[in-house]
Formats: sequence, structure tokens, C-alpha cells
Amino acid sequence: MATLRTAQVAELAGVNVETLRFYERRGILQEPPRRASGYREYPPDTVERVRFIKRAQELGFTLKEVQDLLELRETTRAKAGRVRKVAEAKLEEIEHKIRDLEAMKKSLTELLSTCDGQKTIASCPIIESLSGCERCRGGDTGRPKKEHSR
Amino acid sequence: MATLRTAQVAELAGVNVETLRFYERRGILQEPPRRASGYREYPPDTVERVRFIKRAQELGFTLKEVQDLLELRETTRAKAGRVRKVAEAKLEEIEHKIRDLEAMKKSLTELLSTCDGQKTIASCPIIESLSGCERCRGGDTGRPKKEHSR
DNA sequence: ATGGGCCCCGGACTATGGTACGGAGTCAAG
DNA sequence: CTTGACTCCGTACCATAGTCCGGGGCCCAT
Repeated sequence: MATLRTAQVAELAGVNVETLRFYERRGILQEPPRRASGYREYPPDTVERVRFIKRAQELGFTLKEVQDLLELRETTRAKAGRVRKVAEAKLEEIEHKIRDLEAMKKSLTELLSTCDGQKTIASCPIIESLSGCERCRGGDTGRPKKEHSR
Repeated sequence: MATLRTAQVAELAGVNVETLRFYERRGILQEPPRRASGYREYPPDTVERVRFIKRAQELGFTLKEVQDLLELRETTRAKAGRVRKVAEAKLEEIEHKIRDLEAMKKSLTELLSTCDGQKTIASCPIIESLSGCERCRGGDTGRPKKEHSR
């Protein structure tokens, strides 16, 4: 069983068959070889790739971003310098996400331990958990803004 | 300057004015007091709340999930037990995300250090970075499946 | 008292990421 | 060699999360 058919890949990766076709159209999955009849024959590692895509999405990356991430692997050699830049940027983004999730984790943990004692925790600070992010994009979206007198 | 108007909140939080109205309709921002004219007067901490929402989204939470997260804070007392369950589930989810991001970070770091030396890294394993997730939802989406003979 | 800039609202529109549909061809067990 | 499950394709549709529009009302500096 060297190759897989669409339904098998879909099943193993936990996605809809249509999703595979969709990814192919989007270019995030490259077109697999076909047999004479036109049936796709997927290499088995496609399953891992699709799972990666789904999980990366759950971590807040868009399909485009996932694609870039995956292309880091394929592209190497040739434009190595540009790849490096992208990888470094992604790395920082990932580290930022980790920091923020750690902060959320901390405040959720606090909430749980406080709620445990039936106290008034009116100030359980979930929101503040991400405020280390404060100026990271606060107050400027890059969109043009009209100044107003006041 | 005790309260803020929509444009100010939007500016400070880095979102579109329409987004605030949208969040209000969705119930993720509660309706602020209005002055006689109908103008909204936001309490300043709205800005933090909106930033939290945006950041949580970037971490892969849907608006619905963010809402639940925020309600953990508000809801306490009364249905404390149910809240606890939700908080614990979220905590696990967050820890899972952190683990996965750490894995991505690791493989990106490896990729960077390998690319550095101009080597052939045909096997840079970005994809495997999330495969610790393997069976976490692989192979079963809960959708009904028809068995086929082969 | 007036005008430029904000604010109100409902409703239409957009982008992203899929999902569903339907008619036709393929595969393999009986 | 039929039949039921699977596959193909294009196109239409869906949910989420906004974003824009346009007609009308406020606000206040000049």
C-alpha cells in the first residue's frame, strides 16, 4: 500500500475530501500523481502535511502563512537569504504567541485556584494577561487616519 | 477624560470602528452607556478588552471561544462548578497550543542553524514538529463514515 | 449659525476557509 | 457484467469575522 486515495488521506488526516481538493487548488498541497483514470494517488506523507496545516491553523496561522511556513522547507538553497528572513520573522511570531499563551495560562490557573476558595475574585485578570502585548500593535493599524482637532 | 468615544477606542485598540459595533451586536462587548444624543461612552478599559480579543484571535481562538474565556471572569459565583470545567478545558487547550508552538519553534530554529551552513537539509522536519499531536484528532472527525470492502 | 468631522443605524458587501451538489466515469466483489 | 462505493470536475453555497455605504443627526470652533 504505497499510495493513498483521497478518502483515505482525508480519513487519516481528519478532514473532508473536498478540503484536499481545495488545498490543491490553493497550491498548499501540490498535485499528486494520477493514475490513468484520473484518480489521485497520494504519497502517504501527505497525511502529516495536512495534519500540520490543520494544527497550524488552530494556532492562529492563516492558510497563506502555513503555506509560507511549509515552503521554507522546500525552497531552501536558491534564495537562501530571503528564506532566512522569513524564518526568523516566523520564529519571533511563534515566540510571541508562546509568551501570550503562557500569560493566559497563568491567569487561568490563578482563576482556578482562586475560584476554588469561593472568594470574590472580582479582579481575576484574564484580560491583563495579554497586556504585555500593549503597544505591539496598539493604536496603529497602518490604516490612514484623519486627524481631528480635539 | 473619563470615557471614550468609538473612534478613540478603535484607534487605541487598533481596530475599525465598525468592529466595535460588530462586537457589540455579537455580545462580546457589552453595550456601553449612551449620552442623550445616543453617542456611546466607553469606559477606558474597553480598550484592553478589545486588544485581548484581537490577540486571542491571533492565537487561534474563535470569537465564540474568546467570549467564553471572558465570561469566565464575569460569571464566577453562581454556576461555579461549570465555570471550573470550562476553565480547566481551556487551560489544557492552551497548554497544547504552547507545546505545539514550542515544537514549531524548535524545528524552525534547527532549520535556521542548518541553513546557515549551506547544507542539504532536505529533511528539515517542520511538519514533524506537530506530529506529537498525531492521534489528537487524526483519523476520526466524528463524522459518519461508510466502510468499504478493501 | 454653520460647516467639517464625528456618530448613529440598518443593510449590503467582502474575504477566508471550507462544504455541498450533481452528473459522469472508475473500480472491484459477487 | 452489474452494482455500490468511490472518484472526478465545476460550480454553488455556507459560516465566520468583519468592512463599507449612505442617509441622517450631533458637536463645537470659527
